[in-house]
Amino acid sequence: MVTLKQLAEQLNVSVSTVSKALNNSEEISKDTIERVKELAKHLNYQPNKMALSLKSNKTKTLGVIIPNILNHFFAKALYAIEMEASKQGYNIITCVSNEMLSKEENSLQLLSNGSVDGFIMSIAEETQVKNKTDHIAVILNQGIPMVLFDRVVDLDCDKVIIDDFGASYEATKHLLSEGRKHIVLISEIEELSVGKLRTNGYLKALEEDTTSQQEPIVIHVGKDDDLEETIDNLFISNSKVDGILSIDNTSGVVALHKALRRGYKVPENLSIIGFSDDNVLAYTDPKLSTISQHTFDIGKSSVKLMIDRLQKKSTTTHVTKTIKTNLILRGTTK
Amino acid sequence: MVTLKQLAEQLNVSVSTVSKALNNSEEISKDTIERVKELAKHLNYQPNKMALSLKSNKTKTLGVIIPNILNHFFAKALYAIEMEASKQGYNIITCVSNEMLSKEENSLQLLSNGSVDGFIMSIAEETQVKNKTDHIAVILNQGIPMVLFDRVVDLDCDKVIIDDFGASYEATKHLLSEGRKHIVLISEIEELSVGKLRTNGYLKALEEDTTSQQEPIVIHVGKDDDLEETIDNLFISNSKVDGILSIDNTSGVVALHKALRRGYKVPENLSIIGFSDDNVLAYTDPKLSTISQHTFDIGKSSVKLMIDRLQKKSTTTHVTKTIKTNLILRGTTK
DNA sequence: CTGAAAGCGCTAACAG
DNA sequence: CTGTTAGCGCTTTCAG
Repeated sequence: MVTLKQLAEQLNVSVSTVSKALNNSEEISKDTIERVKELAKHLNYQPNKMALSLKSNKTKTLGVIIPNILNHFFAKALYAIEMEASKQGYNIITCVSNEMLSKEENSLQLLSNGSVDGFIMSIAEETQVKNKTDHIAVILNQGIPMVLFDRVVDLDCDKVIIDDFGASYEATKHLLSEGRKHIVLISEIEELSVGKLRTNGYLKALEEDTTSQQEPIVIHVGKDDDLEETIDNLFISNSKVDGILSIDNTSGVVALHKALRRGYKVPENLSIIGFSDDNVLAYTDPKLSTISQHTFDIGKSSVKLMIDRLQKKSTTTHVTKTIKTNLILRGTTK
Repeated sequence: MVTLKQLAEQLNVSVSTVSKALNNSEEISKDTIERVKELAKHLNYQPNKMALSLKSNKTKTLGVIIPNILNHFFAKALYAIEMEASKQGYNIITCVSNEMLSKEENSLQLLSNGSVDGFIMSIAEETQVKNKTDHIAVILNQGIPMVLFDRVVDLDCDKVIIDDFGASYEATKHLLSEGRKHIVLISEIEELSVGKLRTNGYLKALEEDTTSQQEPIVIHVGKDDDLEETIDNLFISNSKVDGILSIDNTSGVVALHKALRRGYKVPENLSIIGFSDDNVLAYTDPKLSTISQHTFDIGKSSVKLMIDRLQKKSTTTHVTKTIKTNLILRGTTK
């Protein structure tokens, strides 16, 4: 890398003159500015990032910590974050916690050494199950800003979430409006706060439904359970099921396949609604109806919140932004 | 952040003593080392990353540039890269080129200011179509190491690839061994070097097959084409098709759905082989047979190659590592 | 055993 | 208008 010093030597001026010239300082003569810039361009000079960061105490870099990059939701959120950050002149350092508290703690710890200006994070399942927040509080106490998205924690910081309760409440209402009498909820994420909220939305909708008077049926698929087997068992033990609300990313697809294989007519005799953004799930036939989370907006908003915070545009009080969801009716609902 | 200076002041010793103590220098007395370390731990001292980088001219950070993070292959590769890098004490800065040359140039340019020690990259489609390599050559000329994976370019640097030709050659051979007489190749990636190689493997296998004497049928799905429509048309215009080799990530799934919908018996009357790692495609029924790329190994090897290079373990000559592929027969082949 | 000083590349008072 | 100096946080000679 070519440095200011090298430019200065070649031009027979001082380093500070070169620096000022490149920054269009009023103090420097037009002529000198010209000469300096020309040589800088010619030698492809670029200010050393580390030196700038050390001096300014700003890295223009955000730390992003996500639980699982193979989950399409997080991949898309990461995509949105990268896009918006780069648009605003920020880089992102990505860490994957793999749903583990220890990795999350570690990443936070390692990046809080001046590597990043702030964190954008969605917390690991283990963290949520154990309800540990100390490692996050430590960061906050150091004055490093943090935006939590999707899976949040009860701490005072900026957050971006969706209305999980409302989303599945509405979806369940829709199934009820189709006249479904045996609506089952399938969840692989009952351990997560978002999972509980979504389940509650379903329960509430059924509870409020005075006409069908159906009992809620919640199928909770644990880490060690086989998803396909569990769903098969559902159809066996509960053949009258005529509505399925899947509140995670993937179980809706599996339920659809299993139902079709068992001869259910979808959506004539059975409606299925999945939860997630669309892409991956677009490859079913018929196309899965879903609750869209607008993942792209979630990521984008997280970055905006962070950068506002960094630029002190927003003042002291922390914000929780709720992104609207959408019930998208495609082929698996009437 | 707490600094060496602060520790030094509190302990009434010099900054250099503190620095040496923390680095277990022989020069410092056991006693002092003890005291220093204790306070350091107590105040949660962490060496400032930027200062270290500036001093050492090493960032312990890798720049990763991928074309599209929503493509499962790249998501998984990124996952593997992050995992291996973090294991080796490196962070990664991720940039998404979105298949655009300009974004790729930009990311390379921006990160080559001392932000990263090296690049791991898979080149954008546009870059490959236009066959532009100048921006990459510039980086290489600056002495910044680069590992290209999957989609590579004809430049002298380390590379990690798979045997694309061989993989689809073998897959086609398998279809032939099943006695398939009308094997079609579907490709969404004919613009890419890997796509061409895979197509050639298919062509070669058919050419060598003296018994069935079939004409190759290559369905090239372009950016503006509708995948589902194209596949539907295939079945209409070519109802005798009894074997499909999909050489991209997704078209195999769509082909399977469309075929089932049209009443083909899979795999009795029609075999389908997809290309990619498994995860996403596991959610079909029957399960799609695929050529597994061992994406995880690709990512991991890329990082290893990079770090070897950075640590000068490997000497001057550049390496091309080829990761083995695997034909995984599941439900869509006999 | 400890400290002073220099320097990584840069910016910004302050002097001239 | 240009240069000198100091300092961001750290490591590393070199003196003491």
